[in-house]
Amino acid sequence: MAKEQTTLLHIAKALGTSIGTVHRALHDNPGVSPETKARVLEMAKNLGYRPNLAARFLSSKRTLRVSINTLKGTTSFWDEVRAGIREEAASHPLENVELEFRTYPRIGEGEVEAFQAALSEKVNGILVFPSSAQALRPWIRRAARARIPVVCVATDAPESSRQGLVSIDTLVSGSIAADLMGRFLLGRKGAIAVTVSDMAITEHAGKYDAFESTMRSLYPHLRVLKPIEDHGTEIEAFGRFRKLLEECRDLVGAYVTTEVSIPVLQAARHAKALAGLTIITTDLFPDLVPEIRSGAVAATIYQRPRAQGEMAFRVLRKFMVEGGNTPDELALAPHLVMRGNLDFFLRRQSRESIKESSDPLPASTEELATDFV
Amino acid sequence: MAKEQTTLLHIAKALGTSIGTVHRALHDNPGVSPETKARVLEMAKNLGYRPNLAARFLSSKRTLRVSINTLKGTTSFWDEVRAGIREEAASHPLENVELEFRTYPRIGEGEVEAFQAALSEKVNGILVFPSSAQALRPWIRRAARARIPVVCVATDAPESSRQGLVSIDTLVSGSIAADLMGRFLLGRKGAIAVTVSDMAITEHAGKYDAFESTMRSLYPHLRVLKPIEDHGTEIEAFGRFRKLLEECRDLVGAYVTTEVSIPVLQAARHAKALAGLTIITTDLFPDLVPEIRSGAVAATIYQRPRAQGEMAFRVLRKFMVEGGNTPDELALAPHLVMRGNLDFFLRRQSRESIKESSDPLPASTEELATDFV
DNA sequence: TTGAAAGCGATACCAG
DNA sequence: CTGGTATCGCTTTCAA
Repeated sequence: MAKEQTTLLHIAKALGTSIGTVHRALHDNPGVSPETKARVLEMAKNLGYRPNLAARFLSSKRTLRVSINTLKGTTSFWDEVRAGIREEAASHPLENVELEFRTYPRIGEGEVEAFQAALSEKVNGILVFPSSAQALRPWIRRAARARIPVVCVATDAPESSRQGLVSIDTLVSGSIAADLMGRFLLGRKGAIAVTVSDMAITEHAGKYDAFESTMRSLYPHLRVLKPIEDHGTEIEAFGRFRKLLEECRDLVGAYVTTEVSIPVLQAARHAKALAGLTIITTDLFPDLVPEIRSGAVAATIYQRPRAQGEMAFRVLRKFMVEGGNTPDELALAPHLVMRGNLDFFLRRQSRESIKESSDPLPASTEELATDFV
Repeated sequence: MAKEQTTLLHIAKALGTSIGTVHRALHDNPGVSPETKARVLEMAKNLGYRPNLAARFLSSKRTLRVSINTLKGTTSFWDEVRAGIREEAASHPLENVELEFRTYPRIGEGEVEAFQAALSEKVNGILVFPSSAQALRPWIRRAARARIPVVCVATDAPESSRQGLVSIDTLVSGSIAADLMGRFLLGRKGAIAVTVSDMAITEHAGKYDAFESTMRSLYPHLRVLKPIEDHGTEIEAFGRFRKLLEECRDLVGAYVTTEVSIPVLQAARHAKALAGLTIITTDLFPDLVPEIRSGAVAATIYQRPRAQGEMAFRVLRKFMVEGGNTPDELALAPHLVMRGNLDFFLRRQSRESIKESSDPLPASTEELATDFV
């Protein structure tokens, strides 16, 4: 019943060689003739060899070092992501994991340096928020060549040969925002504004497209305006939205796809247009809480940073431990936060930060933090 | 830097005894004098002994047998839960896990027998949907006395000394339903119906209360009617809702807290009242899909059966592997499914069932299935 | 380039 | 009741 596990010894005996050779062959360590190596690999496949991880961890002195390259947490988003990573890393008491946090202050600033640093430190894996995928691409490729798995969090780095991606499904975000907007505005006509950071960013373009197309097919009496690009700055967000409010007299709603929603609210308030607007935002941070509670923001799409961190580390661990080379992409569904369930999410966030501070790190998890720029 | 792990040998040497004795003492196996046992436990605590799980799994022949006692999957809900359990069980390639599925056809029918069977088979852990907690309580207590961890899924068994609980936060479900309902019905007045299975079930009462109180505080112009109890039968659901439609002329919405939503829709359709109603349902199953797509159902609250299964197994594993005795309760946030994001969830469900069927079970996971009644 | 052997830390079985 | 020891499958080092 219980299928016998194939071990190194089995392979060795079947081949009339030694367990040491088999081991070297399977790990393409130096010192194996190409032919024996081929024979070993062949036989291993035939016998369906699966390494016994318990034995591996037990005998191996090796510790897995992973670099976590993210934005410095101005908002709580990246703090939550990192918390999720820590938690997941600590949850497997088996392997020795060493976490190295490298942060950069702004989009496109210092991230290449941080990535280079991780590479030159020869870490075993990298979790990265590729804020400007373009610049990072050659370096991710280099990591791939060095067989260092790279997993992107929150945003993809397309065509970069990164091994994994964990993000919120942009299609879902955009579509649910549209469907909610349509329902909330039942019976009304008018224009809807959408703000993004930059349409060059895949995620934002994806959300806009999903929003626009869902709106068009389900609620054709509402028209979606061209996207407002704020390039991640509050000034631009404020200015452009204010201008829009002046120009467009029949604006009835706004969907903010990024976390830069406060300036939009301010502009609307300033123009005394807030009451007539249905606003759907993204993410959840302290300044947004009173806006949700007061009803100024009808709903916010919570991108579950903690879950993203957890899943990203899981995916990376799989690559580091089991090897494998087929890329793994994971799209999470966002949560919807409204007045009704706001407290649940706030409670959860605070509970988890309490847990974290009172829980000493397990002995096997070492940490290191570096800021870039 | 790297803290030296304390091993059995350390403890043994410090006490001038042998590793065998230490081992027996720590596992309160027979054959240790009370005093040496006390000394060992003391020393283990002082040295901060943490068992090395890799070594344990490697040397131990033991396989963890867990019984999964759930409703037979008439709907897809329990199939998804079981799939999540399987997946999570297989994801740790380290330990040998044996899954025993015991199912019962209806609420309160055969579940005690199934639980007894699990107990008499001396499984190492039990995952259970306590459909009638009352009847199960003494048996769960008995399991606790035998040190067999029991984790409840989807519904709690209060006061039963169960070790863990994984469920959807009922407060969130009820509140978000209320907030959505209020927004969807913006500006309208009238009555809202809520159907539950039975107010004696904690979960359902919780959802009703959360719905009612959120509605009262945020949208006081809408009045929530007394709950309709369908006792899980379609006939009752249909009959009672139909009656309500006749009696209550200003009904504008309905919130179905259980998966028995189709009869409600039928009744409304039959009375030609569907168009005037905003309906929010629970769960996601094939018959509901066209209703969501057509807009008859404005939104459904998806209780993430797969995630519940995964988390439940995780919690149970923790108890089985690490011991521990402080109960662990986990409340998940539900997902909101509307026309806009429906396809995402359907795709995900089907993708996962495909993955499952094409992926042969790993050698270490044996299965067994028994129906009760 | 290969073989042999010493651990890793716990479990499980001996013999005393 | 207690001490000793073979064993699990792999990594790693040392000899050949």
